[in-house]
Parts: sequence; structure tokens; C-alpha cells
Amino acid sequence: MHANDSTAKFDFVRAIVAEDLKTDKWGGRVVTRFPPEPNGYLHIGHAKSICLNFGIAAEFAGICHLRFDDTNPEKEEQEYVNSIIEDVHWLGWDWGDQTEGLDPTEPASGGLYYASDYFEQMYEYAVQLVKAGKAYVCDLTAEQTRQYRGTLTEPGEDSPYRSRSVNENLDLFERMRRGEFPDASRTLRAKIDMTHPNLNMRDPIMYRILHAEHHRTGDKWCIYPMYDWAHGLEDSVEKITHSICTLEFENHRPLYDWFLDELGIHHPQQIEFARLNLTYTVMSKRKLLRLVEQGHVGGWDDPRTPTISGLRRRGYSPAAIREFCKRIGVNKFNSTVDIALLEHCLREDLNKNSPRVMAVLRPLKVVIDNYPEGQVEELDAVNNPEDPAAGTRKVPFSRELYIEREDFMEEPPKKFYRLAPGREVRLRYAYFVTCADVVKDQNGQIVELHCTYDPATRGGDAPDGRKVKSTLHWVCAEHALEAEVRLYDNLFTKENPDDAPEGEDFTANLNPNSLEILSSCKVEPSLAGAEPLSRYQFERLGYFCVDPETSDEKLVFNRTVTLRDTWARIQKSQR
RNA sequence: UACCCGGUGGUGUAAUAGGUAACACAUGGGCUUUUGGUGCCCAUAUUCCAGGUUCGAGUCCUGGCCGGGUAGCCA
Repeated sequence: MHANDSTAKFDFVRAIVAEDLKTDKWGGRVVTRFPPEPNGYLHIGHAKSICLNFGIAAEFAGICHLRFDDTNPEKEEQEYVNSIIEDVHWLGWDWGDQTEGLDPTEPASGGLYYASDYFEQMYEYAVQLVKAGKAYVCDLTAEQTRQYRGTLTEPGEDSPYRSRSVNENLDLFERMRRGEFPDASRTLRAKIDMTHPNLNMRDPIMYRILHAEHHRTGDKWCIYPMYDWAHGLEDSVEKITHSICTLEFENHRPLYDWFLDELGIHHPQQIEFARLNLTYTVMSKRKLLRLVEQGHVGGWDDPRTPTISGLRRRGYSPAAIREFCKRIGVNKFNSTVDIALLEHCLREDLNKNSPRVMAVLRPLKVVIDNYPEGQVEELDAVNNPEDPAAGTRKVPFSRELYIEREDFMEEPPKKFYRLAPGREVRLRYAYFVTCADVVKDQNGQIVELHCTYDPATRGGDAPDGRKVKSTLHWVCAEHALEAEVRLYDNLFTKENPDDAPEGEDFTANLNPNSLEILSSCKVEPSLAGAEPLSRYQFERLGYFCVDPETSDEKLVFNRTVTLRDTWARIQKSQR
């Protein structure tokens, strides 16, 4: 396999698309779709599907529709529609005129679609099946329907209403639509085979009666189509070529095919792939909803959750998420991706693109004894060593500074390179300083350090060529801005949160230390007025993002991810 | 115990007519460094099992084992 071979490295879905293009199966068209149900917020697992569908469309000169699969009014809300539109767009994908669909009373146009726009068409298709003797109105209760369906190992039995005449079915179905019957009293079912080994084929329900207000169609309908009936029609109406979904719909494919074949309409190919699992987190809507509702996290956009809005607030970039989705690939078997890969993609992007600033999380006061009192210097600092075009900025320096508490040790162990009594280190972009004295309070707590500086090392280079083992970040005391910094760790303590003791569930593995709030951090003055969601690297510490709760009175940062930390690893192995 | 799908280093993937099992992450080590960051180099480790076909099998065949999905008027 050669790197310049343009046909190389297709995943199995792309291989199918490429083959279809080659054989001209769809007249050269590639039309995919991302069809979320607006009943929750999107998460990183959805991002995999979004990147797959929109990515394939982009790579093969096709188009991808954003379509809301809004066929269950009881669970769906406009709030979710809005958040999904925002998230897909934030991830960097476009579907044409995305503003058109924002008004729930207007039909969608451009590449934004709603299943609810097809309700009338779906109804007509259903009538067509009834007329063909392929669907019937059934009066069985939910409980009876289940009993008649049989089990995994036993065949089902025909419903007593299965042999109703076409005319009776037509009449009943129309009256269902008109609202003459109470909820759940009747259903429209496809007439297939109650003994079929695939349970989905045992006369599946196409419509249920539900007198519920729909977020877009209001009270126009009191019958709503089931997924299996609706989804293929949505795909067909939109002339989708490749209908890509997750593995649990594999068993539904025969039914997807059956409906479209019986109707004789455009018939896309359904292709199933494995959904994403990530270590140390949960991905199902149900579990995320529980975390939110039971207050284990602050909301759908809590920076600890794997929702797109949470990742955004945490400081993830769309590019990092897209790169991650590219690297994990696509397959047909369940797997769990190491969260370290996501963080790797994150650091890779942030390293290239984040401006550097200095911030001290746990401040320790340092006084430079031989530095003139009242003097302030403006020193040059590089904004991004990975990007010369980012330029430089000035940072103030004077007699009193803050350094990181953990950058000083009174009795340094082996391999600790940082400041210690009598030891010389470099203050980044400033001077070499040597620790002369340690001031403690009555409890023996270190409250202040006294140092001397070497004026000849201004900017951080020694003219005599002498070396120091480490470089510390610092913030000038007089000019420092106060900030709150929120440190995050994995939400769960176990790789697989579901691995819980008998009788307990994933919430038993919640990490009690997933959030630590530091309220008296010091950051350099250039951060004044930093915009919400803007990203920075705090030198030597990690990547941080301005939280939307930030204000003129209080700067608030979220730690996106730490830098790779060799020292932390050494410490860990020494214990 | 019915039907469907699937098993490649620790993890995620590649090997596209049967032809040297490769890449990334992680882990360990080294070099460079005004971030213990970045970058660069090296190392560890892989085809579920058993037969068969073949000069040659991750790939094809048979049998087994293991994992996942499915009994909503959810999607």
C-alpha cells in the first residue's frame, strides 16, 4: 500500500460508497443524513456519526442532510432541536441554509429536514399498504400485542384482527387519524409473518394513537408513525443513497427493506456501524439524563460530561473532535476507545493553536530582595512558540511575584529540578533567581520566599553561559488579575463505569474529585477581558478555556486538559 | 436456549484479487529544549481455538469457543 495511493484506506462504509460510485448504482449521487431525535443533547458518540455522514458527503462530492427524527412528541422538544443545530454547526458542518428550520412553524428548506414534515405523505403511503392488503388495524391492547408476538424462541400468533377487510381497515385507519379513538386503543400494523424468526417482522406496528402536542405540528395529528415505518420513508423521500445507522438497527434492516420494497419507492441502502464507547465516561442518553437530573453534574453542558456542549465549555476545539473521529475509524464490532486518544488529539490541536500565557494556580509569594522597590519592567514573552506569526506580548515584572507552590521544595528529592533553598532557576522570559530565604508562619507553613536575581540574565539568558535546571512560570504580584480556575478529572473512577458492585449501578463509580475549584489564582494582566470560550495554554500547566460564567468582576477558567507531565509521572513512580 | 452480527498488540484501527502482520494511542528509555510542553529516535507487544485447502492463510472452507444485538404502542 502506497501513501500516494488515493484509493487507499477506506473504512467499510466508505468502501461501499466508493464501490457504488464506481458501478454508478445511484447515478453518481451520494446523499447521507444525520437523523437525531430531538430528545436530548448531542454527545461525542453522535460526533462520530456526524463526522461519518457529513465527512462522506464532503469526500465524495455528495450532500448530507440534517434531519430531525421527530416522530415521538412525548419526548421531543424545541430546546433540543436548537442545541443540536448549534452543536452540528459548531463541529464545523454545513447543510445549506440552516436558519430556515429554526422557526418551528415553518417547513424546513435547504439541508435541514424534519420527519414531521412528511406525516401526510407517510399517511398516504400507509393507506397504500392497507389497500394492498399489507397492513391492518389491530385492536389488541399493548399487553395482548406482546403476548401474541411470541418470544425470542417461540413463534407468535396471528392477531384476531389480522383478517379484517381492506374497506374496514381503511375506515378504521381514517377514524384513527380523525381522533375517534382513545390513546393506545388501536394500532396500524404491517401484515408480514407472526412466525418470523426476526421479531421485527412479526406484524410490526406502524402507527399508534397518541393525543399529544407535537413541538412542530401541534395538535394536527393524533396518530404518530413508529421508527421502523417512518425512517425508511424519510430516507426515501429525501432520496438518501446511504442510510448509515448504528448496530442495534441491524435486526431492523429486513423491515426497512420490506416497507420500501412493498411501496416500490426509492430504496436507500442501510449500513450499520458500531457506536462509540469511551473509557471513564458514559455515553447513553439515558445515563447522561440521569447525571443531569440527579444533579451529579451541573447540567447538559457541564465540562465533565461527554456532550458536545460540555466539551465545548471544557475547551475542546471542533478540529480536535473531528480529528479524533477520523482516527477511531469505523467498524462493525463494539469497542471502547481510550480517552487518552481523545486527549491526545486535543493537545495536538491546542498546542498548535493556543496562545501561551502565565498563570499561577496555587500562589506562593516571592520577594526579589535586590530588585529596586517600585521598579516595573515590561518583558517580552512569546505568544506561541509553535506559531511565530502569533508574535510577542509584554508582561510586567517587579519586586514581588507569585510562583506555583509546587515549584518550590524546602527539601527537594532527587530529580526535583525546581526551586529550593540556595538553588538558581529561571523565571520565564525574566531573570535567573536564587532562593535565599524561606519565611514560615507559626504552623510551619511556607508563606513567602526571598530570592536574589542576576540583572545580567534579563530575558532569561546568562551571558556567561551558565545553565539552570528549570524554568518557572510566574505572575507579577502588583499586576496580577484574580481568577477562579476549575480543575476537572474523569467523571468516573473506573474505565468502565458500569462495572459496579452487586445491586449498584454506574453512579457508584462517580469520581468524588472530578471537580476542584481554585478561587484565588493569579493570572497575567493580558487576560483582562478575555472572551468566553477563548482558549489559552497556561505555561507548564495545561490548556484552559474561559468559562461563560466569567464576568468583569471575576475571571473564570476551566482546565481543558493538562500538559503531558513527566514530573507527575516520576512522582507517581517514586511513591 | 431462536435469529442476526462480530472476534488482529494493553487500546483503536490497517493489511482492498491468498504473498514480509503495519500505523496511531498508551507504556518504558534516550536526544533536544527559556514550558519536566513541543519535536526527534529507540524499545516492548498482535491475527480466539482446532482441523482443512494451498508452495503460501489475518484473509478461503468446516467445526468449536467467546462477545454484542433483538421479545416498546421508544428511537
